[in-house]
Amino acid sequence: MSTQRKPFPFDEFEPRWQAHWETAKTFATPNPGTPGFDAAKPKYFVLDMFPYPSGAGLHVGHPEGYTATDIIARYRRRCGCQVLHPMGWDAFGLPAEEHARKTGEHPRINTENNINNFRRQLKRIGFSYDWDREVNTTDPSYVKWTQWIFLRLYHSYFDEVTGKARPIAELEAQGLDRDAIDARRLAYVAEAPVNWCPELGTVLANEEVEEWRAKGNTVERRPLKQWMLRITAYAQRLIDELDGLDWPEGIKLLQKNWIGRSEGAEVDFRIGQETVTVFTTRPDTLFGATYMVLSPEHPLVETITAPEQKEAVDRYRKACASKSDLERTELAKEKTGVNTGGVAVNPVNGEKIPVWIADYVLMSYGTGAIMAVPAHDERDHEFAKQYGIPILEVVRAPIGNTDTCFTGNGIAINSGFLDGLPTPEAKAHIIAWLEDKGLGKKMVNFKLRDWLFSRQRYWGEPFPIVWRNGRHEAIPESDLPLLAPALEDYKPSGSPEPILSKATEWVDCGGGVTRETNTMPQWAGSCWYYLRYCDPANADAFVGAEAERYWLGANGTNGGVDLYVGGTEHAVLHLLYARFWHKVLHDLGHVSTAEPFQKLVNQGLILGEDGQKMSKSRGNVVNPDTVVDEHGADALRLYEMFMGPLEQVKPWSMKGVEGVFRFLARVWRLALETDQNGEWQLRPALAPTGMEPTTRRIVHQTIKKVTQDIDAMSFNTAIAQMMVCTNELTRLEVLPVEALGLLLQVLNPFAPHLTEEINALVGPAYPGILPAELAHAPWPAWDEAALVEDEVEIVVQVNGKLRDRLTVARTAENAEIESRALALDKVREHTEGQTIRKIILVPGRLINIVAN
RNA sequence: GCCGCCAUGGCGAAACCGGUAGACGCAACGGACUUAAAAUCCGUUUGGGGAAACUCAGUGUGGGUUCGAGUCCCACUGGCGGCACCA
Repeated sequence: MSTQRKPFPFDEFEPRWQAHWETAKTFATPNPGTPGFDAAKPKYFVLDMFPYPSGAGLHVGHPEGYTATDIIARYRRRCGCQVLHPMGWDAFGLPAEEHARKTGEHPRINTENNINNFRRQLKRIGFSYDWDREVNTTDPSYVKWTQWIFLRLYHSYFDEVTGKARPIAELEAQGLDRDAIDARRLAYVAEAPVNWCPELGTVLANEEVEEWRAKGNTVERRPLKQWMLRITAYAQRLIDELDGLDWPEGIKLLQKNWIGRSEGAEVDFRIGQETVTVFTTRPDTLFGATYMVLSPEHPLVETITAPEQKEAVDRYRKACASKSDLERTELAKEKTGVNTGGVAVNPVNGEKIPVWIADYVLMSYGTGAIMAVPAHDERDHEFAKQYGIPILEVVRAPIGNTDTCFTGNGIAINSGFLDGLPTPEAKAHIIAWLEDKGLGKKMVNFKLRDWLFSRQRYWGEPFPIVWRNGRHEAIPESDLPLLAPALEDYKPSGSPEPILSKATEWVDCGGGVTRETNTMPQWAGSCWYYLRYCDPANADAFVGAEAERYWLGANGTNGGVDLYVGGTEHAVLHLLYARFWHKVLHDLGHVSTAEPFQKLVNQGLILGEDGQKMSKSRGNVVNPDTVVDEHGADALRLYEMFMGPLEQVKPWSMKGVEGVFRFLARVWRLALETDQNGEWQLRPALAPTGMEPTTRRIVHQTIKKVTQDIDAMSFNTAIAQMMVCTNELTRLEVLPVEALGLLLQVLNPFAPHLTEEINALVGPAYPGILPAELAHAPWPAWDEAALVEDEVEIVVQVNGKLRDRLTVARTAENAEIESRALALDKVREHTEGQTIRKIILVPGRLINIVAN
């Protein structure tokens, strides 16, 4: 016997309903061609970003998005949709490997423990996932298809003419040699300066560097042979094909900025016998180029350097090479560089200009060389002032400009045949001129770099690749999945050499053939998991064609997942990578649409009670288990949604949980009360009678508001309306079972356990009124006629200020309202001695009398 | 520095397409029930003035459009997020 009686016995009925849903397979979703599938029903695929199962378990931030999608899933099912609502595990990753390294235990063991804990926690919250479709990126049957997709990339190239991926076999048929083919694969090997992190014993992708550096690790540049994915080939499509997607504009913009398209021209400069090509977005300023800068790594630096400058140049290049990226940017407060002594000829006017090297020019962007126009580029301006290089103005700024270095659009001056042209025309004109003379051409560049795809870790997918005579080749698909062998220990080797190279027997395939020892990054598994959910047990394909077409096919939209909910932290990388893979698979005919996610919604971060970001070190992490223990799963779900708009950042409040918990208790007490013995009994106030018009109105208003708010994902206001409705019903002396039933029906997606329990308790006592089980009950429709009120309150304003109110019949004529308003004491008072100029009447809302 | 988002009571927040600012919840205060407390129920709660009816002010700041602005426009300020020598 508990010391304090619970306001309602959630601890008893919540696990019972969860067990029922599991054994009855209430939320299992049939695929086309399997029993129970109904081709007549529309489909709805609602997806959560699957979690990395960390050792810490869930925190209350996880169930925010999950609750939102669960409400949608339960609602859509009841609206007659076939709903795909799955969950799985992004289970490769560093923490499990760190654990393995400390304990010597295979990372799979720790990973599985963590998954079991996550699954237990999620099931306690009553999410309606189809657990038969659970996927795990570390499962051999999943790894198999991740590797299979990698091989599709490996065996493909990007055809510039059609803008699509095509099989490598086509190049072979054209008679291209091996080197030419390898140079075009979507998955290729490159010697690249990589971000080597000694503490982790791995190389990081550019975009991961900051995260790990922030955690106190060091990152240095080292040249290494790496697998790369040619995502840059898709840069334009990754921008263009955002267009039809129902994503937040901010996220689209983030992606576009990340891809960083810029239009300009390439221009050839002669330096002695050599030609150096530069990229510029301002070819119209070509006459203002007073020097040229090459990146220190530029291959022509050696050739063009004058003998007397050689020593200084070499010293500078060496200094740059030893600097990390961080140093190069952080120490960039002051620009540095060295004159090579080389002289370039400006193709437009034959002027001789000095050639410098400076580390503010990056080898990895454009051509690694620029023409410097110090009058109209802030970086060049700063550099020129530093080294006393002439600054020549070639664009006249509009009147009123105060910038010392004007970078906007203006009128060309000091520019020969361009003089007098506005910037856009000058650009077009000079490009045409350059193209005509064969000295340059129009050019588009992207900031996006190819994706560094290999890691030197153990706990990731091994590449399905072997090396023979210094060349890579794919292993047969029949050998997939290729799994890493268990190791004696999981400590990194301390060199960029991958950990898997310690598995000498596994690496050696005999006959001089060795295995690739790099593994894939964690992104690999998360790039396609939404596809696997459609057909998780398929042993013959990563997804069956029919299942893919049904769940992801286009029907009036771009197709793909109907609703994808997750955090903004994945706004760029995960979403960009997944889109890239999806497009490749689409080009090759393996999926039916070009885009994977039709609608995207970002949930806002949940902060700790102190308004700070939740973290172990701050000690402000809230575990959903605690909330479920004390207030139940329904209260947790409801609070997650009641806090505020889904997209918004908002702090947790245990008091707030108590508030919604009290609301749920009120709903419970609509139907039940305790008798002398403290047992729950049906309330005598319940009656199988019809609803009075006022009751009917509030109930139908609630159905309407909740329905529309779920569609708009405005869950907080839906809950507020249900609270209003509950407060109204509480006041009734006789509570019609029908009214209670309708409230339970709309509350059901939010609080599924409580509503099912009350429904099951009340239903049998009043046969024929309530549905047998809410999960299977059709979503109720509201009766618009029940909403109309006979009388409406009209606000009366004088000169826009509220002066009085007027209750009029809904059908009242405008003239009648006007005369009644003008007759009001308050109105007379405020219009006394004035002339009425105008009367504005908004039907059913207000009347504004303008007088002076 | 550039780009994006946000700003409403003591707190989380509502407010359709420009039309009663503050719904709903938290906290606080008052009352009922109780020996008492908890729980529950009822009520008050933007600020100033007033005994009250009422009245003035009020959605980060300053301007504008409009009969009417939290909402639209311009210029600021503050906070959050992203990018950061990308030529």
